[in-house]
Amino acid sequence: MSRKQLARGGGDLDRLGTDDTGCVILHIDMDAFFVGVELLSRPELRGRPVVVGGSGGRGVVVSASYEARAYGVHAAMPVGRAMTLCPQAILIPPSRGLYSAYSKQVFDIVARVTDEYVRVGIDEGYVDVTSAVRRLGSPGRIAQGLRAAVRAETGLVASIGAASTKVVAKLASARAKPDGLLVVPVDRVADFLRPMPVEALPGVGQSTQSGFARYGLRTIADLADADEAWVARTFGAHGRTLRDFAHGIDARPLHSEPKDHSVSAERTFGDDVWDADVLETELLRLCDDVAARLRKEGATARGAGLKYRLADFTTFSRSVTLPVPSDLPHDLRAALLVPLRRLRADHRAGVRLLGVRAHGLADRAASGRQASLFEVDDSGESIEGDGSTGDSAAGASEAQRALDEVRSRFGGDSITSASLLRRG
DNA sequence: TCTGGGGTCCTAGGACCC
DNA sequence: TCTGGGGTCCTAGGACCC
Repeated sequence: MSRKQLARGGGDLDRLGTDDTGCVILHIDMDAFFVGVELLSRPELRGRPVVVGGSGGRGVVVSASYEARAYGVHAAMPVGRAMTLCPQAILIPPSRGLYSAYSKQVFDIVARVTDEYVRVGIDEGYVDVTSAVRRLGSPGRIAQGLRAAVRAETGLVASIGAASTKVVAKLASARAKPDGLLVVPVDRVADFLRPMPVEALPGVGQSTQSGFARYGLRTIADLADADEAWVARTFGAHGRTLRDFAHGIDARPLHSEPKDHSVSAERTFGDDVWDADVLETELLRLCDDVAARLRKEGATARGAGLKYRLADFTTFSRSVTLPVPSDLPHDLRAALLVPLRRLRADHRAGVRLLGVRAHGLADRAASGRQASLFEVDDSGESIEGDGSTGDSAAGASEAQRALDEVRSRFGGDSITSASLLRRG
């Protein structure tokens, strides 16, 4: 393959990327993924500024075509602002479900190369090609093959970065975009990284960037050259990791097990909500959503969390440990109703967003099916069958045992979940 | 036309236990 | 009686990522 193909990006970067020995980590990243998928069914929009985003008054840009980006439009920008910057942009509402189907297709192609890969979100991932090199050729060649297969089989465009670590591969794919491949050989890492602004590093957002700027750290070179102990003292563990990144050092394994997996759902209201009934109805809807996904995962949650955002964007979070691990909406709702009412009483303001999270997830089979206290309490509320548990005697006796335990701990035999939570 | 939705990780303080 | 130290759990919030 030619030098040019290996090292798109222009300028002196063309001198990078011929020796791909050791560049076994590929970062594959789809170009304007959501837009790319939409254009498959609307080819007439190709070459025009296209924005995928929420069309409601409070929508944001999810993905923007490169033509739209030329006007300053980028992801996470309010749609209103995007349309001001680029009035001729075509706005497409996101097609739920469609993108994951294409994502699966892309990663099925990756899986033909090796099973040593990890997805990061819907449109990117890392691949360790160590074991594939003998069979398929050098990392650069493999990357080229992947890009060609993705284009031929899905009609979508992927850019790829290849390097010896994840962080450098990721920065390489970013530099290769659009529609490019960039290999950064080990002995060119410093040349590649040092001129970039610090905020190019993954993990440097607005806050870290201004923290660095206070000390004159503006480029990756500045951070790389800063005293290691001073960086650790001043910016903590995160700072230390970022300084390593600045040297191209990345200790993260390809796969990393999440510490505490969680499931959440949230909703931003079209108009700020003042009505308690509306909030409590929405709370139940969100709990239904989260609980349904818990059951689908076969998990129960030990804790539940509430997210509460006011009109001025002030955001509160509250979390509670459930009396008994559960996957049922009414358990989540009962637990979260208490902090919801308290927050509403404490802050007399319109509510912009309400969110529900389940955390402390455990495998239901391992933890035992913990049925809802509501199924046996006297509060007059009934719970709809969720149809997913299918057990009977075992679950019922489990529930009874849990309830007995709770009653023995808190006293009383007509205890309800709500009062239990107030006491607990 | 101000700021989505689904996540992960880290820090820090207090409770509680030994 | 004025007071240690370590470990762990829980909670709130911040920062960041796609």
